[in-house]
Amino acid sequence: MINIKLKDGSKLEIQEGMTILDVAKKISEGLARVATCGEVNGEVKDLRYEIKEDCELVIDTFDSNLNGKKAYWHTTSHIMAQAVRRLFPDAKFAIGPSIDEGFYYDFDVEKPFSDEDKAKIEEEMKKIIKEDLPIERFSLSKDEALKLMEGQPYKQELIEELPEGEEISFYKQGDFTDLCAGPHLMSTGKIKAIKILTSSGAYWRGSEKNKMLQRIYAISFPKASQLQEHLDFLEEVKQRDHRKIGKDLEIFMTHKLVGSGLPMYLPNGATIRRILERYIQDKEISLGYEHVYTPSLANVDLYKTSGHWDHYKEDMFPVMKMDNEEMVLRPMNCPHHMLIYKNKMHSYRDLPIRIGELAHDFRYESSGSVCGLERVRQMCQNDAHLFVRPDQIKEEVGKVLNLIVEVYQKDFGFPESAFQYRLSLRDKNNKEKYIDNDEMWETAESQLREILKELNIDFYEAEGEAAFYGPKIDIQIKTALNHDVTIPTCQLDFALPERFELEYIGEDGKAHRPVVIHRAILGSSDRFISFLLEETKGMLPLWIAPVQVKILPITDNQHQYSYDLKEKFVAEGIRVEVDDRNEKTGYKIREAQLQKIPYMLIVGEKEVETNTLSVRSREGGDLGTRRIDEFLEEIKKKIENKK
RNA sequence: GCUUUUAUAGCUCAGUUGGUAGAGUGCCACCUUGGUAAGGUGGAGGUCACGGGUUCAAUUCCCGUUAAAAGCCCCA
Repeated sequence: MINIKLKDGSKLEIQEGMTILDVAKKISEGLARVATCGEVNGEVKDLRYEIKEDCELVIDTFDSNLNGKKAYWHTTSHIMAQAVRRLFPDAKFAIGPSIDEGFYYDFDVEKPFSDEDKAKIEEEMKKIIKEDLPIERFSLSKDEALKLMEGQPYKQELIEELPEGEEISFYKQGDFTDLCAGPHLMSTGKIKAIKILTSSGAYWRGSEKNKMLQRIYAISFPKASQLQEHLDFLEEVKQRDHRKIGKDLEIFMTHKLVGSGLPMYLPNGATIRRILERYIQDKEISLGYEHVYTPSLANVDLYKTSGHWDHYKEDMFPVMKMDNEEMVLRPMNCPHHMLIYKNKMHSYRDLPIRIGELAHDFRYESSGSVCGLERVRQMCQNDAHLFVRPDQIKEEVGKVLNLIVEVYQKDFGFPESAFQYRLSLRDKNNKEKYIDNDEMWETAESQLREILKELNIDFYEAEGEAAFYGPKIDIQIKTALNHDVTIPTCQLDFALPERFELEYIGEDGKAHRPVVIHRAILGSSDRFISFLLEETKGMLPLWIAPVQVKILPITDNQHQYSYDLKEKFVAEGIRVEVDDRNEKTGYKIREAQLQKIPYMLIVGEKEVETNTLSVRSREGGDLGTRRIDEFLEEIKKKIENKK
């Protein structure tokens, strides 16, 4: 049963079995306001859920803020805080919100939590659950609240920042009271299966200038089986980590002698990269792009001219001083492409001009954020700069978005759920991070928004995610490690054309300033491959698989037949290997299967006699006997169709 | 960069309360010539990441460096 007390004091009782959506329909006004305003400003005064053990926990059909999971996890976070209070009486409490999967709580304690500490906390939490303490809500004035939180500097800091005159809510369970906006369950006994997952340091209020607190991540469920399912899921996700797949399938390696964030592509990985890079360049050529090569090393003045130096020099590799020159490894390619544009005079008729390059860039990513192929210190960007007239912005951005859809959805067939479109805006409260030109920002941001809407693309907006020179449309994915990263991006830039004084001659015979669109479709080859590995779990699509076909002779009587076959396939451009080792067929199949090779061709006496093949696929097992030509045509067609 | 943790054979990992190490797998050889996910026997692989310190003695304890993992910060 769900109890909802409205501001006027009346109570609304909801029948068991109703979803939160039903509830929302019933009193949609009130609930909707709670969803956006929290409990204080909305009409709904106090929203608390009671979740029956056998009740469906997921109620995210309506709004994540009204999610039953969140109330459940948030309640568990208070239980964790209470357990920490009991075991570590000197601990100072920061915040303990629910997150997408579970919750965390930040504590200021003498020493980081050890594994034993965490086990003890978990035990204590179970005790608190058993005590089934009722959870009470009450409100105080600011002064009273500050007094109650005596000795809790973080809580007091939070209270100080609340608007004057507002009543401040607390939740109390037994001997523990916490500043909290709710909502919560009715009592601690409603929580069933709990698990502390990890702990680590986290800065107070997310700023490295502040003290580092100790954060404990945990999760809870109404049923032990749900907890087990979740733990199994986490384990499964680990198996999908591109670093593991990359090692297992011999795609890339790293070596400490080379350095952190500097992966080396093994032959399999190099094949994947070559195919991807040729693919995207061919695609670009068909769309009117022109490719260039520019150096990875440049005079530091180039970046002073572009403005990158002021904004990002800490993230660049340090300057190399030569006789009279100061050189840097480039962190991006925009300045080079600006100069290429400037190399000659352009007519308005020439635009758009699309300059592309598979370019190596170097960024001094902090050691803690380097990660496999996902975050590296040298990467290969699938970069391009489109020089357009202001009246061409919409069409060109539209074309870029269409290209993204064609690549990701049509050719690769990634599910739409794999990525999200993000309109990345500047942070209006932190303007010094961005080029100073309010009008430009307003125009550019609304133009991008319009294009997204016109193309009917679902997107969300994120302030503070823009580039310093302009807003972007980023395509965000969630990695196996739950990192939120950008792969394709499309950025509007009114600033660099100004900086480099780019011009074209308009119909009126006068000089005009073009607009630049920065875009990357694969993002970087490196990050794209990490995504591809995780998304496919290593089952690379046939057209990309480093080895597409493996021929497995049963005995050495079939070796010559196998070599002849190989030649035939190679002549057709198929990547093929013969496993002529002295091993049994089952063994060879197992190995090819673990390498996730799309097709295994088993050839024994029977096949040699009839001039055929016995085909096995990594997904479907034995596909039966085929004629050679027939099979060749079949896979050639599949490669052509991609996906 | 910060907090914590970790580093033993090509890979996955045991182990040593301080006396220089082991399994599985892979690799090599031999036997086995086999039909859709692991045939048998034997062998070769390790200054226990690197540099210091403590100690009669360090792979083990301490400090530092490098690299990796989780989270935080950052991400043009």
